[in-house]
Order: sequence, then C-alpha cells, then structure tokens
Amino acid sequence: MTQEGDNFKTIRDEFVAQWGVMGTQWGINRTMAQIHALLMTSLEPLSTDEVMEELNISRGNAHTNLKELVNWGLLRIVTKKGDRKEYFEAEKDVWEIFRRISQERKRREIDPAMAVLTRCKESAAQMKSDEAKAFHDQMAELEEFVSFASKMSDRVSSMPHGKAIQLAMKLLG
Amino acid sequence: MTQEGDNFKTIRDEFVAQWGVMGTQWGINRTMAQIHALLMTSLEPLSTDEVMEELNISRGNAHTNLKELVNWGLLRIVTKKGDRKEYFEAEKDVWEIFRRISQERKRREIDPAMAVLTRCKESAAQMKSDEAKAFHDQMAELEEFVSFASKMSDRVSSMPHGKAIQLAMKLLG
DNA sequence: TTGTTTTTTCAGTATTTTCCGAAATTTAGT
DNA sequence: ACTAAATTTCGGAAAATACTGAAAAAACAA
Repeated sequence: MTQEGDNFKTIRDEFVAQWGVMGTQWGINRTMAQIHALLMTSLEPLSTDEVMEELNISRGNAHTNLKELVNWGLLRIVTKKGDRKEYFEAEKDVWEIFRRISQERKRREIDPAMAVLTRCKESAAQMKSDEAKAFHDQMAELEEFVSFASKMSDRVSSMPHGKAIQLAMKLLG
Repeated sequence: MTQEGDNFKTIRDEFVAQWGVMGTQWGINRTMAQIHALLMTSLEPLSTDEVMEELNISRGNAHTNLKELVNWGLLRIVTKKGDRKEYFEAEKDVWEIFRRISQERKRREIDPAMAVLTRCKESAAQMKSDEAKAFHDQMAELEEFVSFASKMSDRVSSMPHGKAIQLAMKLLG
C-alpha cells in the first residue's frame, strides 16, 4: 500500500464516519448511512463480508442495512461468475439518488400524513361548534398543502436530469 | 360539556396522537410533534400547565419542547395582562409553517452536509490514484447538487404564497 | 443425499434518546 | 428585602432503537 493509498483511505473513512453522523441527525440510522457512503465511493461492488470488515460491524447489522438500502433503490445486487456471494453496488448518479430518496420519503412520510389529515377532516365535517369548525378548516388547509407538495415532488422527481436543470435555471436566474 | 364537545376532543386527541407517531417516523421527537399539533388546532394560546395537563407530560418535557418549537419559529410566546404566565400560540398559516420548517432543516441538515462534502473534496484534490480521483469527482458532484438544492430551497421558501402557487401551477399544468 | 457456503432471522444486550420530578434560578409584586 | 409565582436546568429512570452473535434456513455443488 502506497503512502497515497493510505491518505485516500483516511479521507474516505472520514467521509463515511461523517455521513453516518449526519444520517442520525436526519432520522436515518448510522450504519445505513455509513454503508451508503462506503459504497458510493467504492469503485468496485463489495460483499457483505467486505462491508463488515471495513466498518467493523456484525453480519446481522451489515445484512439488514444492505437489504434496506436495496429496498430504497440505492444499491443493487450484482454477482460475479464462479462466486456464490452477493456483491452490492451503489447508484452513483446524484439526480437518480435524489429521485429514489424523494420517492421513498414520499411513500413513508407524506402518504401516511395525508391519510391522517383526510380522516380527521372528515370526522370533523359535520360538527357545528366553533372549535370543531376551526379544526376542520385547519385540517383542510394542511391536507391541501400536503397533497400539493406531494404532486410537486412527483413531478420534479420524474423529470429527466436535463429538464430539471432547465427549470432550476429559470428559478435561480 | 356537550356531546359534540366530547366528539371534538376525541378527534382532536386522535390527530395529536397520530401526529406524534408521525413525528417519530421523521426524526422529530414525539412530544414536540404532539405539542405542535395541539397548538395548531387550539383557538386560544395555551400555558405550559395546560399543555402538561392536555398531553399528560411532565413540566420539564413540556418546557423543553415548547421552547424548541419557539426556536423553530413555529410557536410564539404571548402574554395576558395581569397574568405572569407565558402562553404559547402556533403559527397556523400552512405556507408560513412550510417556510419555517424548510429553513430550519436547511440549517440543520443541508449546511453541515455541504461542509463535509467540500472538505472531503478538497482533501482529495491533489491525490493521483484512480480511487482518489473517482472519490474527488463523486464529492464534487454531490456538493454541486446539494448546493443547488439549497439555493432552490431558499428561493422557493422566500416566495410569497401567491408566487409559489403560480410557479406550482405552471409545473402541474 | 450430504456437505459446504451464503443468507436470513432473532433473542438478548448495548446504546441512544426521551422523559420525569424536583431543586435551583429567575422574575416580579408588596 | 421578602415572598410568591413562574421558568429553567439536570441527574437519574424509562423507553425506544440499534447491534451482536449465533443458530436456522436457504442455496448450491458434489
């Protein structure tokens, strides 16, 4: 291993560690964020064992989080001929990463919120007191806004990269 | 208390509870989300004691989370003359709520991410190996995208409500 | 089928986060 | 200055979450 190789490993490890810390700050677990960082910056796909080794984590932990990242569409499984192991490769295109994360967060965060708001709004619809009317109106406004944001998110994240840039330029220009 | 009053309290409590659960799913603590839900749907500002009572939580917990919501700009403190207590009132306008949350998340999530990416990119800038070059390029792409998203977020969340709607219509139309 | 490699599951443990309750501090009236 | 009301802080308890390690299951080859 050359001197430069060591430097690279050092800075990459720092990125992995920092990304892990940041993950926890936005409600993603540390290991998942670290694995994602590791594979985003790896030229070759890695096996479960290599990930375990690199991050000093257990097999169960590595396995669970690798599969979760596959569910998010941020990793894909690849195989090598004559080798029974699964290897994991990260999506590296930033626009594609953004799209996958947007879609997943919408599914997990926005859609359930909509359901709650709609149900609460409807339950309050027939009530006559001032309190209940205000509650109903507040639910309706929140629901409208969330629905709207949801549609916008769909629209933007289904754009090809080029279209998105165009739109952005108009906004920033 | 009328029959309808009871019904209203029931559905409001359900909203508060559900919003709390959702909070935990997106990395916000349950109590903070519940207090926000409670005050968003309250016609009158509430005191710390009223919040404690309504949610069955301790004074310390109520206090900490009320102040945190004030820091987020989602609640403001109001006082009544001849009363030494502080009362808390929620911002109810959905566009304003969205702006405050966007700004806070940017400050907490995006800005630190930028710092990490920039530092890692610069550390790898002089390295010559293929691995290091790929790492540098990946950091640069991520940094560019995040910076870009950050500017977009600023731009959109500083729009008045009307302008935002116009933009959205063009996107959805 | 039998043995070997790899993946998956999960009960128990460790860590992190949240919360309570009470003491300490601050604020304001008399 | 003294008292009373309200706010703030914080050590330790409780709850929620993440992780380990090992066993079970599955996949594959001989």
